[in-house]
Amino acid sequence: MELNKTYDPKAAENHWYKWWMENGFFRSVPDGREPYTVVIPPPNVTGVLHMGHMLNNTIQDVLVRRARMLGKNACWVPGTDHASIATEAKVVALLREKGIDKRSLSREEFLKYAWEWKEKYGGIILEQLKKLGASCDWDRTRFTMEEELSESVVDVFIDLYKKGYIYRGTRMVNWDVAALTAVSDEEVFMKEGMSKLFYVKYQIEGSNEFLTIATTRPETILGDTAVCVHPEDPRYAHLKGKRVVVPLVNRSVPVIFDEYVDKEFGTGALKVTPAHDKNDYELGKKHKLESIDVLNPNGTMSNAAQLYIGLDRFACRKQIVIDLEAKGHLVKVEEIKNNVGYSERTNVVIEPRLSMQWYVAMKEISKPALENVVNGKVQLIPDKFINTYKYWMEGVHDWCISRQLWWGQRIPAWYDKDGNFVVAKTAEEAIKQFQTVHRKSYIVNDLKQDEDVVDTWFSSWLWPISVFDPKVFANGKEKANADLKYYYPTNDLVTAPEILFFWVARMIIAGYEYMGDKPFSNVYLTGIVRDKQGRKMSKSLGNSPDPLDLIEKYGADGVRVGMLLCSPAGNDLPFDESLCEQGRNFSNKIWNAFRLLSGFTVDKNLAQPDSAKIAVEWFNAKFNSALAEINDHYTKFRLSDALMATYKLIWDDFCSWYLEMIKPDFVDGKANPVDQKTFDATTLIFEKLMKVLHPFMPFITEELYHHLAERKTTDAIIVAPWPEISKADNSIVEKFNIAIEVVMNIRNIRNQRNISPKEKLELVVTSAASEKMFDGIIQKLAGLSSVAYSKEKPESAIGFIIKSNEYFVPIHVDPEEEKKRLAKELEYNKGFLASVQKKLANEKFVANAKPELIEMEKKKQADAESKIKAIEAQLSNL
RNA sequence: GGGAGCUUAGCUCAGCUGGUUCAGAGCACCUGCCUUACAAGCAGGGGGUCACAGGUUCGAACCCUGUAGCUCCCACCA
Repeated sequence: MELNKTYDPKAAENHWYKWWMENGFFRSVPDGREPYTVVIPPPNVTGVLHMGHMLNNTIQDVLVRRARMLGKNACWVPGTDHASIATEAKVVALLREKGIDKRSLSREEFLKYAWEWKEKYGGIILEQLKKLGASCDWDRTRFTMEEELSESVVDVFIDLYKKGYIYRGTRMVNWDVAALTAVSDEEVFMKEGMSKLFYVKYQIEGSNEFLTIATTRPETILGDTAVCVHPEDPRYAHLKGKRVVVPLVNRSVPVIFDEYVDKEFGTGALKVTPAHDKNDYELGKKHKLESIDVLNPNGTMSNAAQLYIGLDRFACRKQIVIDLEAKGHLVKVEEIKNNVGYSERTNVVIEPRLSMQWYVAMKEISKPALENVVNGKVQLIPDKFINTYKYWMEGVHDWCISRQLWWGQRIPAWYDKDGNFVVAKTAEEAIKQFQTVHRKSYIVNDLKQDEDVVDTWFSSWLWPISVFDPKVFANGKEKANADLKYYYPTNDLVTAPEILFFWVARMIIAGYEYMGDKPFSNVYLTGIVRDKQGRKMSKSLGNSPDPLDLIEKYGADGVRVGMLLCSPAGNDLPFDESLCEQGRNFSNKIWNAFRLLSGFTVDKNLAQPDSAKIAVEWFNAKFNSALAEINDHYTKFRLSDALMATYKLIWDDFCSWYLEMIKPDFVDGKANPVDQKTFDATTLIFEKLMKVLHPFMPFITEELYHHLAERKTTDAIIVAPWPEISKADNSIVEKFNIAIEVVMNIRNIRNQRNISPKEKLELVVTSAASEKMFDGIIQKLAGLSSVAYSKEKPESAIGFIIKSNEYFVPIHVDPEEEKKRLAKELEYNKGFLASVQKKLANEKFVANAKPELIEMEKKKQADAESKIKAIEAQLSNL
């Protein structure tokens, strides 16, 4: 078999992914085994894979693959989210490109276009996940707007309405003037920026006096219905009972007094526009003010404004300032720093707007979700997020769930001609309800369904339940199907901290409400992928590499390793392509280790040399301790540490040490054969290493697993059992360290003396070494021609003493240098000894410390003493 | 404005119950090697006042207080 020097990942990726699928390794059905379940955070159906998905799904795949190898029934449910606002915006934009205006279409026509778009592009992101190696059970793929899931949304709406959690109310909402819909508080992001603060004077009615207010939004002056000052502000005490005239529209409005006003800000006088500001709205309610809505839903000035009708709010702002100035109302303009809310979806400035919306009352329903995170039943990883979570849940506000869109689940509320409404699944059902309540007959045409759809998160909060059994919300949890019973609660959820409240908290709420149980046990919160300069990767900055390009360049395995190398849970990930390079290099290293192994010729008659026997023993012990460490990292979700431990086990311990030890010598340009025992042991080790590596690098490990032996189709590394920690004698590792130290010392001498690795040296050992068994290995690794034993140190040799053994290499090294080195070492050891002695002499320490600790300290003391003696002896020899 | 967290090597981060297995890892860097698995490699090396100042302790990267800087979350004074 001819193998290239460099590993080419492409062939393996294409072949094995298909092979895994064909053989059903990703599929999962309930059985007697322990389930391990993960539901994917459904990506936006119209989205394309970005680095965030990449990180997220790599982590999930690592967890799922390891669980599968641990013998669990691993089930990873994929799917997509209909993402109402984002998708609708995309479809609207697309239609506009075609010259079609959304407003010219009926709801049905629009939805037809939207579904077309979904069918055409909706699958892309899932196809991209396959390139990454994601081992999802694709037969279970779900979409939040598919029929069954939409029905479950409606069921839940009706149920919550019946329970009194859902209500309809007029509130100040965040209005997106581009999408023409309300958005939730969580969908508004605040941007700090410089704004102009305009000082405008209002004439006091019946006087020539003026009252100056300050505002950043002068266009809302047209909707002013009061001016408010602080009751204890001496400057305005005389205005009690007075009225002022709103400029331009010349409306007379009262001066009101409220402690809400900050005397220090601006002039201490606040204009009140109840229709366009949350706080003003509250003021308006309190003081029973009129509310004048001067804006149309699309952000242009409304008829109620009287002036500038139809003009965009920002254009109006410019114009009104000019006009105010012309009329002498503008006092001055200041630049101030303030925060302005923007829509996360459409990036336009959010307009507070009074409107009738549907809400979920959150206070009661969210109680178990708070409690069970605080008590640790649902664990957040890292747990630093608990505080934020707690804070948010304690102050949770009602959730505005209606959206003025078409793409989504339509609200199951029905109105009659008088504006009465009922909540019902179908029109027929609605009619029945109306007839019972109003005691008259209705026909379908009398009723109109609510035009709005529900917030996307109102469907995705059901995700961990609905992907298994969408009917359970109607049937009740007692009648849950087999899948749901088996897979719920799921185990781990991997997602970004940004959607902790949007989604995670709400899933926990829904979980307790409908299943009486948590939706998942652990929430692994990933960091944000940033570029080298620490900027968030985003499309608009253009600083995000295309993950598929990276896979093309470094292989899926390489990119996976690159992503995981630097991403402890919850930490931002400063992404750098060179990390993928490191991942690719690692693939290549493994590939070449395999090439070495595959090139061995085996001689069955050959006895196993002692050095190889020891090497195998040593590596197995090393493997055991490394595996224990790796397992521990996994249970604590420290994936980058688990990867690093695996990486070092393979690269350092296996390749750099073990393989060098057992590698056959060359004689006359031909490699010596290896004995069967060593070959078999090495093959077995290689196989174990591939297993431990598989969750991180699925493709190359599967590829090599099949190179190592002929396998049946059922024998795949993806389902191979995770290695066990065997009981082995670990004392060899410690003894071996002596040999390693000797080798390093000799290498050092070579380096210092500029002796080529090719030049063979002689080693003379001057004591009856109990670790004689390492001689063969030392000889090999340090490039020695022989190891001899002698009672006397040869004249020409400088030596080093390690533990009880003395090894001398007959090389001349400057004795002065050596003296210095030894002196330093001596000093260090003496310092160490002193500190140990001091500790043991300390009464408090002896009194308080555990007996084991004192034993340990005593052992340290003895070790240090003998080491000092040895160094002193060596020094006197020089 | 309120809250949480962070500050350890050039970079990204580990560091558990306070104790010379604690000052670490990976990458980057420097030196020498195209040696027969691998230059996508091998061997070796340098590099830190653990943010700063106090305190507690026999002993502090670790505990306490203060200061500075950074990050995130919540609120939104127009």
